[in-house]
Amino acid sequence: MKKGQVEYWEKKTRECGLRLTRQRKEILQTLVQATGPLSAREIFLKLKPVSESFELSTVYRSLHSFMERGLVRETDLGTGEKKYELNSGEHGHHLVCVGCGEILFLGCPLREFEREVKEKTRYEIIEHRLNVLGVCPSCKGSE
Amino acid sequence: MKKGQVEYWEKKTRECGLRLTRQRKEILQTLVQATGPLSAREIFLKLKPVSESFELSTVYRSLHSFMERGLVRETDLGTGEKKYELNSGEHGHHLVCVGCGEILFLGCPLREFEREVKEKTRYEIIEHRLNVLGVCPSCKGSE
DNA sequence: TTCTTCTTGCAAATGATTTGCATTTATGAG
DNA sequence: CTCATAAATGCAAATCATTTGCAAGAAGAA
Repeated sequence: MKKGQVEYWEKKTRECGLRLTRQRKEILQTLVQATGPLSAREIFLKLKPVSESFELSTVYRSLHSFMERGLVRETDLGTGEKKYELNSGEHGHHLVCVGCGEILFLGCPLREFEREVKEKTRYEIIEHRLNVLGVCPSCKGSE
Repeated sequence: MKKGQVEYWEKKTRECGLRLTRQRKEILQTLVQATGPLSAREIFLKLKPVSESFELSTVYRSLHSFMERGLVRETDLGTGEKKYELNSGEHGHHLVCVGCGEILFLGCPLREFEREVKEKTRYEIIEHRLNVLGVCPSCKGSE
């Protein structure tokens, strides 16, 4: 079973000791289909039409449960809302178009830098957060 | 006149066409003395005792005016509140201790990376934001 | 000093996220 | 399969950072 399939994440959810509710299935489905990180509200808006009484707070709560277990990652791209994505395990960063909001995944260029920082500052490095802002070719064209 | 002196920033403020009010003087003073970026609330709490009727909204408004003119920089260190610092002109990043909140200034290791990203994605790169989280030696000791 | 315009104080609004609580539901034991 | 029970949800209200409207106050040019 692969990471591109909902079943994979549903199984993970169970394995983590989380209950697999209808709402959580739909949230996972939405995240699997997404082409980039989504905000809680974005997920909510996709699911609201599906099931009448669907609450934004449920989305937040589910996402937090997922994050606690490491199934989901949160990133703050400075767009006002935090964004969430399935945790592929692959560490990397995001390139965000300030025009249309398109998000590309970037690798990480900071291994060596982290080592240097650790050495110089004597800090124990926990993590780093990097986002790059730019204008995508199509937004550049239509200015 | 140097960047470590309030007078430098007061002059800048006037040159930008901003009025130099008592409140703005005190905000600049606070930022000059600070050893790292401060949140609006932190600035407010330092100034409240000085002048009775001092408003948090004034701090926010002043900071935004300063930012528009490039005198102040905003960074989101993921601590819940945005942090503000005088814009020294020197580009770099922050290393934040998750224990005590100490903030160290780091240089920037991303010139080359930006060039690569630009080339690969054809995005016009506007800026990047990098924060590193860690535990400082003293917090490490007292765990 | 006077006038105009920018700023402030104050209060209320906003927007994202969180929380309390009663109700519902997933899941494991029997 | 049925039941008990802890976990999750719906709903409403609270919270927290930040923003805004508006009348009153103060900077700075003339």
